[in-house]
Amino acid sequence: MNVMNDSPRRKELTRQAAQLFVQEGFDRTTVRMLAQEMGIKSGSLFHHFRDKQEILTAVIEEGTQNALVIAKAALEQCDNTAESRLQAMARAHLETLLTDRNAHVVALYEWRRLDPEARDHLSHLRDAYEALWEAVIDEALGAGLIHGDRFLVSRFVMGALNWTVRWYDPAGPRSPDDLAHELVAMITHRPA
Amino acid sequence: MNVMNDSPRRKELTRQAAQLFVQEGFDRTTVRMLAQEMGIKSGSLFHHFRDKQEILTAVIEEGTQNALVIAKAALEQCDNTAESRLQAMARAHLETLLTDRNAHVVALYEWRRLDPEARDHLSHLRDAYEALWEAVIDEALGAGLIHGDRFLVSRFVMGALNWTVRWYDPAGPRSPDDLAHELVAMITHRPA
DNA sequence: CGTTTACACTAGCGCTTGCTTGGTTGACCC
DNA sequence: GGGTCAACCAAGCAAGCGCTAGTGTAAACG
Repeated sequence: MNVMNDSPRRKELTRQAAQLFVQEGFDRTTVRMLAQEMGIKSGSLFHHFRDKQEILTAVIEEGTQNALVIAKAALEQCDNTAESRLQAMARAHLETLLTDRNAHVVALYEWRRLDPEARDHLSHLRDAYEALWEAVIDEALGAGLIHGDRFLVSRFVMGALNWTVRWYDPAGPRSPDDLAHELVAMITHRPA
Repeated sequence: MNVMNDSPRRKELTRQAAQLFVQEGFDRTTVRMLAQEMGIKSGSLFHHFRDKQEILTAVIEEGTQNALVIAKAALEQCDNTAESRLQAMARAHLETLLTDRNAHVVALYEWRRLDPEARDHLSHLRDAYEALWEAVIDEALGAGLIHGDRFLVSRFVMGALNWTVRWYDPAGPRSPDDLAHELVAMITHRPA
């Protein structure tokens, strides 16, 4: 009936779906709601996506891929010191949350709604992103910038950062750069 | 039709509901699934709870209230130094996650499914719990144990701790006490 | 020109959902 | 031993769900 390409039309529909998934949650978002948001009828939706699950997969894939690209770019541009790289990763993470918020909230909250195949496929992407973090944290440990268990420290840092979607207000006085500074200062124990 | 008491029967049913909510998510858990898990028929369920929403409220209320009690007890029992109190709170938080895991996972993941009235009621409970944390972090800041912005530090710490439900394996080699030590060491920059 | 392709539509099927209704059971009470 | 009451059940309703089938249409292609 349809194709699974990545046309610009499909990208736009995916973006709109992400918005609804954040507002309502995946399960409560009906195909009729999605269709209305997209300005088409519910039946037409299945020309672009095989089923509702595939929309969720598309949203999360898009968001994770962007995060990976942005993080890699940030690492390439920054100074080659452990502290700069740590800071660059933290800032990139927060900026991603700012510009691509919907997709990331969906990835965090609705991961469990993915069917096993999609989860398997996407977990490779996520692992690649987390591998970047672990490398940077390894450098920071090696440079004596931070101390402790490699596994635990990276989990704690990821937790602190991911939790920001719950409370961070982009319209507030704090910039992603501020937050990144403060976080790095906290774990390296140097003045912000 | 029924009452909204807190009978032991209702407590037990609430505990079983929490289990299912964790496995399937709130929206995907049907009243028929809940009833089967409880060993009754779906209609009988509405003798104990007004509607499905009220079950969710009961689960989250129970879990948050327990966390509050445990945290208060931990603070009363520990030494009166800033570091001990910080450690005690972290350990209490993780132990709660261990013993009462289901209810807390539900509180973290399904908070948005609450209707506005229930959310309003429960947010007071949660605020009371977070106030404990902020007080302890204030002490640590005052004692020079940690540095930085009061608001940001407490959010970062809460994030790191709450994120543990995603990866922490109670059957693994690390105890809640280990994790609490490691976290406090990370932010106070002292050897674990 | 006729054919194909992309995208949208209308209509509705088969099923599940949360919840209601009206009635039964058995333990306890004066 | 009649009355009370919490606890449960069988049956089913109205609404909503994901998804399909078949069709229309306008642009692109050979």
